Amino acid sequence: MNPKATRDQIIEAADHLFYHKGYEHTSFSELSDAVGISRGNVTFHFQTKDEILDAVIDLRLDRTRQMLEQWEAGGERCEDRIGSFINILIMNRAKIMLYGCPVGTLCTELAKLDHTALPHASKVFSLFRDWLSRQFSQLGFAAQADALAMHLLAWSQGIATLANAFHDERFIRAEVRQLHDWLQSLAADARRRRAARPATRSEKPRKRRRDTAEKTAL
Amino acid sequence: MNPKATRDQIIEAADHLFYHKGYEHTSFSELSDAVGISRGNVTFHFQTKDEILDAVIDLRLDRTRQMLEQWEAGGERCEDRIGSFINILIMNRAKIMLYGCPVGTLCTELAKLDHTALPHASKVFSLFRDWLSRQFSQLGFAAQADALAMHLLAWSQGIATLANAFHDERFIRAEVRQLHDWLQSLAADARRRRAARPATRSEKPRKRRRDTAEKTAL
DNA sequence: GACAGATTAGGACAATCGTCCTAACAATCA
DNA sequence: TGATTGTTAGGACGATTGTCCTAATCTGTC
Repeated sequence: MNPKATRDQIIEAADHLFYHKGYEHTSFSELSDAVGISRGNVTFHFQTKDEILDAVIDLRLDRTRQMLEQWEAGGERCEDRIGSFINILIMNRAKIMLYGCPVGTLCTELAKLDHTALPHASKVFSLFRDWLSRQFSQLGFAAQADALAMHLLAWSQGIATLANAFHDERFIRAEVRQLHDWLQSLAADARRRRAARPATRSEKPRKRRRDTAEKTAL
Repeated sequence: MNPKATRDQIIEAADHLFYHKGYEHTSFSELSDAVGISRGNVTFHFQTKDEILDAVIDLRLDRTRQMLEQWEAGGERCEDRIGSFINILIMNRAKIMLYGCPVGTLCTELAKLDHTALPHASKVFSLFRDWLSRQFSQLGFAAQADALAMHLLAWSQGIATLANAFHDERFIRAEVRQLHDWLQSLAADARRRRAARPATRSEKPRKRRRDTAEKTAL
């Protein structure tokens, strides 16, 4: 068998198993069984379990980057691109109800294990965070872009956690509808702002007082 | 030693360890070490690990009920009572950053283990859900009370998950501020509604069109 | 004080864990 | 062909797991 293929198969199987059963609860035996190779073969490609974890996180980082690039290329308006992010809750709803969010649940587990790979795993969050932040910035909320990105991330995480605990699909759909409404009201506010004062960026903002757009945003 | 005391001490230690290290990653040895008794003594009080888990969940259910009763007695207005719920994010921020939310992380772990105790564990969520639902109902949002309760629960869960992944306290504070703002705007809307049409419950609602209060709410 | 039952300590148990080691196999190049 | 290197299989290992078992100790009652 192609050596590269074996290694990749191990990472692929680990990605699945870590998501479905958790990192610690996944053993070398299960891993080798899933791929259909011997236990010793796994330890040939990866000396320790931590190395597998690192490889899985790298795989997820790559795939996330690719997905974000596709969204970047696909959506015309940035509210549509943000909408793509929201829609993964619908697309992955079946798995979310069974296993939660792959990113969030892994970080949660690693935090409890006091594992050194937690910063590595949370980089997947950071990818979404930075990407979303850029979208909100382009939408016209540069000052609060990061806060909005984190807010949207947190909201999604909460939906995943509760949907997982209650196995409730209707809840996902209801919350996603709210997410889209929230996003649309943000976009509408941005348009209103652009129409009201076109290209006057040197204008001094009112001191310590939020304008309507910011109030809607946060 | 008082037998009841020993049993309670085990449950107490398990409550701590399950929260800090996770259910599966906590062993009988750690448990007995934490209490200062022998391993055999633990298995005398609890034959299996699952029994300890059940006892811990029951403890948490009891404590949650007590806390909710206190909030019920303490807060005059229902927006203040809901505010008490929001404030636990601030009060427990240090532990949340280290270990996440005790309820959410346990449910997440049990879901991955495909453990039969998941419904039992998610009852803690249900306690908050029903209690919050009642508060929102009293506030004047009877029709959307459960959705609002779930929304607030999810929001809090998301905050806990991200705060845990990033170890970010400023994020918690920022989101809690938004939560309070959201709650206050809800309460203000409720007051406005009450003032606008006092005691006209027989009035037909407009068909398929949300009024301002509902729009703010969801 | 003797007895009974509850409680405790600590070892035995098989199973499983992550990791290591060695021998067999496959592929490549001299 | 022979040698070398990379790959695979499978057992050995010490440690740890949850659970079980037994003997000692404590506590309260007659």
